[in-house]
Amino acid sequence: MVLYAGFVAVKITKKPKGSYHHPDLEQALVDAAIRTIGKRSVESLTLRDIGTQLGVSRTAIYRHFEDKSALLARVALEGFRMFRLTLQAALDEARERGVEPIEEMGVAYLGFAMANESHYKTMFGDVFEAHDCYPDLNEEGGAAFEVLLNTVKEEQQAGRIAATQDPLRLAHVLWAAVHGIALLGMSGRLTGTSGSGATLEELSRLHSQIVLTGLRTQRRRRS
Amino acid sequence: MVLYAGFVAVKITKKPKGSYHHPDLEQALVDAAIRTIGKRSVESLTLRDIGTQLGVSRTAIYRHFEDKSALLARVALEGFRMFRLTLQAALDEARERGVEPIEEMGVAYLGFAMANESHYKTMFGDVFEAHDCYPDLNEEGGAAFEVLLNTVKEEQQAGRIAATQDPLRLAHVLWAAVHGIALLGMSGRLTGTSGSGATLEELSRLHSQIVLTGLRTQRRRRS
DNA sequence: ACCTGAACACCGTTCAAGT
DNA sequence: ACCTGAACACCGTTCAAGT
Repeated sequence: MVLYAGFVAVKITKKPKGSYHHPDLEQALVDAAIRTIGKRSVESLTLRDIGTQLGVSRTAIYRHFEDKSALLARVALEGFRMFRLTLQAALDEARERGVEPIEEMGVAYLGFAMANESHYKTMFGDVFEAHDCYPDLNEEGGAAFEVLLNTVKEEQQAGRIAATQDPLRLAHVLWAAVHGIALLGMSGRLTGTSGSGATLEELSRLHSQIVLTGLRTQRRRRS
Repeated sequence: MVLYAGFVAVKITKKPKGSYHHPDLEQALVDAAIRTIGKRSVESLTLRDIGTQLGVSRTAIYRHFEDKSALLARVALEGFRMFRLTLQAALDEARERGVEPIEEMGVAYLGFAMANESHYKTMFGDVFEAHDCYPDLNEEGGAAFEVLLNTVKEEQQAGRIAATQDPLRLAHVLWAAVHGIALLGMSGRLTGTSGSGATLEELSRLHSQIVLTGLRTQRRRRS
């Protein structure tokens, strides 16, 4: 609805919004930020740089975003959207091929993180921690997480893993493990000279298999 | 040896090194940095600030450290040293009390991380990723990790967990999981409104128990 | 409405100059 | 030897002024 109202507003305006340099400067700013973050890092991204990249003043951004944090929040938002689609695709394919969905989602998670290192760090960085006022960002992040959470619940209901554990806690723990592998992997602490020779994907599969084995063992433990 | 030579040099100097404002400005700079990081964050730490904190010019630091990164590397180094002692103490106590050492080390790991959030982030931040030229930092980090690695090996040799797995891979996976819980926990993604009601310590214990159960199940799996 | 250029208050770092 | 103060090249952000 908001989108439609915006479209009407553009239609009745003589000149399309932002057409002076770009048909949609707002999106161009986000794309340029993502591109720059991908090439370098979040820290090295400057508003001046993306301004000149787009042939625009370095203060033009403030017409579309409140400040730099707001732009980075949008970058993170688009990251979480791609992230959710990636996880969903991995889940669908695992279901189709009849392989372990949780293990495959872990591998897909890791693949996304390693293919978009800086973008991933932006998504999980301290961008929105300072201001906790990006509700749509939390929503998109939650939507991505729910793909995993729902899968855990489905596996429990199908009896393939123990239903004695709280699915939310289980999903949190699985998430944390692959998140940790991704971040330690990015810093080179799991591979190279100090490594075991295993790739990050192999480590992720190893972890999934150990955990799933543990969950299939019905032995009850002290809470 | 280097330390002793430094002491001799001080002794034969009429005026102790750096005594103009501080008996040991170098250590005072590190302490002030750690204190400031603890109160605020790594990003908000400025050389000007710690300079004025110590009643010293903002360029005085360059007499003791090559640049800001070198100071942060020292901060991280001291963090890893404390970290190793914390893990070792947890291990010793677990051995003494006869409880699960890997689970207790995970809890101790998490306790250190959450009690020193910013310092922990400095240790695992991008400080030394840019310059890979802090060999002593990697050494201290490796020493802390080895406490965990050795414990995994000991548990395998004692037959309490499956010896079929590479201990290094196992230790990496255990490390990654608790690292992930710590970082996601710091960003509030595992607790609060979106949380399960479990504390981070409970999540860590849950993970350890699932993994250890999986490792005690001797079933062989495809590599 | 949208964008600009100058200005402001920061930052890390360098360097000639002091004691 | 150790420290300082001015200067340099950055940065995000503000704001009066342009079209």
